Amino acid sequence: MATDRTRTAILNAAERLYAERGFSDVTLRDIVGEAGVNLAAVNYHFGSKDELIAELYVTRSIATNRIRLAELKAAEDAGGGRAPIEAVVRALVGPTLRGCLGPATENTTIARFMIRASIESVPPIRKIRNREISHLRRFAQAMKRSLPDAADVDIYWGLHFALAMAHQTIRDSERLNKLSEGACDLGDVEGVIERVVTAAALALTAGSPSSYKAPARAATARGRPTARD
Amino acid sequence: MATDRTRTAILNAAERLYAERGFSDVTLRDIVGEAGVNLAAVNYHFGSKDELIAELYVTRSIATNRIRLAELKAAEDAGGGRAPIEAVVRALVGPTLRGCLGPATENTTIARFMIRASIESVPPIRKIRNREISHLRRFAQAMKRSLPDAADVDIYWGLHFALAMAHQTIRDSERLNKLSEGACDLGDVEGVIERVVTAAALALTAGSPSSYKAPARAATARGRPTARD
DNA sequence: GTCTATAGACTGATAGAC
DNA sequence: GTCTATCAGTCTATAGAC
Repeated sequence: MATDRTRTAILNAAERLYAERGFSDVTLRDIVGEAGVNLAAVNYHFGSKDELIAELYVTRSIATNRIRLAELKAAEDAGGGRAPIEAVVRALVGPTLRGCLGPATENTTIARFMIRASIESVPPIRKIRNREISHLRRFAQAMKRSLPDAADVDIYWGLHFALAMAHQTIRDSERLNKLSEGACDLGDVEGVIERVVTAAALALTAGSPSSYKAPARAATARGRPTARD
Repeated sequence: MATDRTRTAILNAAERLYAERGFSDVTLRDIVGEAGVNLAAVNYHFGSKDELIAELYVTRSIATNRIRLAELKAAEDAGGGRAPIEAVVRALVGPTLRGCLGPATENTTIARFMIRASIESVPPIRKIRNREISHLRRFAQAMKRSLPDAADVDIYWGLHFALAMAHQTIRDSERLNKLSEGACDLGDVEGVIERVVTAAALALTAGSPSSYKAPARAATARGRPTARD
């Protein structure tokens, strides 16, 4: 239908521009200019700029989470309900990294938009983002199944660090590229994923300061970080 | 002087508001309202909004880098020109984390502003940020001295991951807190620093791509074959 | 140096013809 | 559903009185 064509044209243009330049720097006029539709069409179809952003975020968030959980389930089923920690981390960061660092398909736009959304706290997204917590909690539980002896707090920190490395790699790939003068190959997506997975898995298995000998010359005393459960 | 009081009042108010809400969401009217000065004073003292941001960024950037390099030098001097990798990472991420996660002094504002600046690419900061590369390169070189056998590419990735974990911890401490239901104590600044340092040091020493195809488990080998490939 | 007042340009949103 | 035209509000920046 012609009605849907305008709607999806707006969504596509908005997602691409938002991914590139951020929410506050992209006006509705930029979007309708890119989509080749009329300015009033945005408010007719979505009501407001914020509702347009929210619709984009919800759609993409659900899709990404579905892929993550499918990968997680496949890994756990293959291991009889208990996947290697590397596989759990891979299911968490793989879909996002794969979407963002790959060839410039539409996928790169999607993941970049999601990163942008996680940074710029637009009101409509703030509310939705709380739902993301329960999604991440499922990965925390899977990690606990993978590492039954790990303390909860170490699991949470490991999950946090895994996402941190993945997101920063997407967000600031340019700096890494300049710093390494091209030595860090960001085009090798699977290689990047394995680097993040390896680093996060190391942090999860051996990275708790409680199970790590304190640095010889630690100037400040650490508090006791681990309270089992 | 009265002339300096207006100027610094603007700088303080601007830094605090920018740190809290980002550049594009804070107007000059917000700033002068907070500072208790007149709107025209901003343009009189700084010329434009962008130049105000740039002045803030340059000042804080220089100060942070100075602290980082002082810590690095102290660590390398103590080790005869070669510091443990943990000390190098600690000099890199410690000052920023310490400034951001500590008690709500003026320091938290400073570091939060810098994180904000590294995210939102305002034109004046984009140019200055390239200078940051050469600063980071000094840390890459120090890491190479600490780990002479490591490949350059692994050094760059490790440095990148260290900054990623530190920045994300500052930026998204709220999510980590909610996810862990308060188990992850972000008030224990030195504890957080050690977690980041430990995880980054592990990635730097054991996270090389040699473990890409055949993941070499660290001390905590759990005799479980990888379910992947 | 500090103020008032305002210019000039943009924004998101809407009313009403078709 | 799509368009034109326009509103009311916001912004940065500046001119000119004091």
